[in-house]
Amino acid sequence: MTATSDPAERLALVLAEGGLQRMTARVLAALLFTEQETMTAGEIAEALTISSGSVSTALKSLTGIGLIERVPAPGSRREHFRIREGAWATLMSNQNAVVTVMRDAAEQGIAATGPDSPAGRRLAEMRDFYDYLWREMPALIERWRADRAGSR
Amino acid sequence: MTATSDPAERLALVLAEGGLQRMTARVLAALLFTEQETMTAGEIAEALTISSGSVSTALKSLTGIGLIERVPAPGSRREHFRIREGAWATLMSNQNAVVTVMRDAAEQGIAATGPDSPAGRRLAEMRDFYDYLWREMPALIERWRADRAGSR
DNA sequence: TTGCATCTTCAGAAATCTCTGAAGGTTCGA
DNA sequence: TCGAACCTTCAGAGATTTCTGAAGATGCAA
Repeated sequence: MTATSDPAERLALVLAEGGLQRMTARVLAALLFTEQETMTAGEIAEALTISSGSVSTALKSLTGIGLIERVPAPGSRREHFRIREGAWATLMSNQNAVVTVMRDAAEQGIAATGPDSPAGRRLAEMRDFYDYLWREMPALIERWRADRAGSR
Repeated sequence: MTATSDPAERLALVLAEGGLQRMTARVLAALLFTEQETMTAGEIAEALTISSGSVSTALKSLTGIGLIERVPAPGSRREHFRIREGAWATLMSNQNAVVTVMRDAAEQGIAATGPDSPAGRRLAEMRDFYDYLWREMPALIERWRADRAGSR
């Protein structure tokens, strides 16, 4: 286990634990910690010493999730990328997809076992909890967005 | 990709995506969907057709996280297990550890880059968001616990 | 204390995932 | 239209993770 002292690499490690591919996490961290406004794929590959293929895959993935965006770069043939405004809220919202899946899984389980069996009761507790989150989480994030927009 | 129609297996898949080991997820799902009040390690191994070693590891892990508990079993030599009350809230709370780490990572990044650089500004947005979650999430879960306790 | 049923640990086999590198595509300027 | 710079895709090597099975530990009954 390489003990990384570089803050960017350390963050990448955490993001990787959280489910991102390792290289994808490193690319995101690089974009977060760079002193430039944007980076090109080539710059990222060089900075991290990884193959252009890996960078390409990572950028595709991050763009898909909505964490970064392609920036039109006048006068250059290269694609420029940067982290999007509100990326972290987006990341959180995506993770909330899990909440939906959990709730639905519980619901289907209840449908399959009936509500009055031991399994049904356990599943109902699960369903109620995720249903609660499903109702409350969007509001929580919305409040963040509103607060931030207001105070800027 | 095996298309599982069994609700338990499908849930296990989701839990696995969420970071649990595959066998650990399957064991949790088995305990959730069983019609018995509790299950022994042997029963789980048989139900899932996996080695006793895997079951043992999974149970150890789930117990450690606080999702299941060992139930004293009078008149039996075997250990009995069941899902704990409030397991889902516990799972959620654990995942919030990530929030702390993210906030701290951002904080350290700012300390390293200074707050007035492009990187510093990006990191500040990140820090503010996770700090917000760090303040709000525990309250959200606490409210759930209170509501549930009240309505029962 | 002995024997039995059960659980735990762990080394290594097997499955899985990840990254690279090279070939091919795309876009832009001239 | 051509060439150069850059990006994307993908097969396969290599690294990593995961599961099993067997040996050993544990706890209970008699």
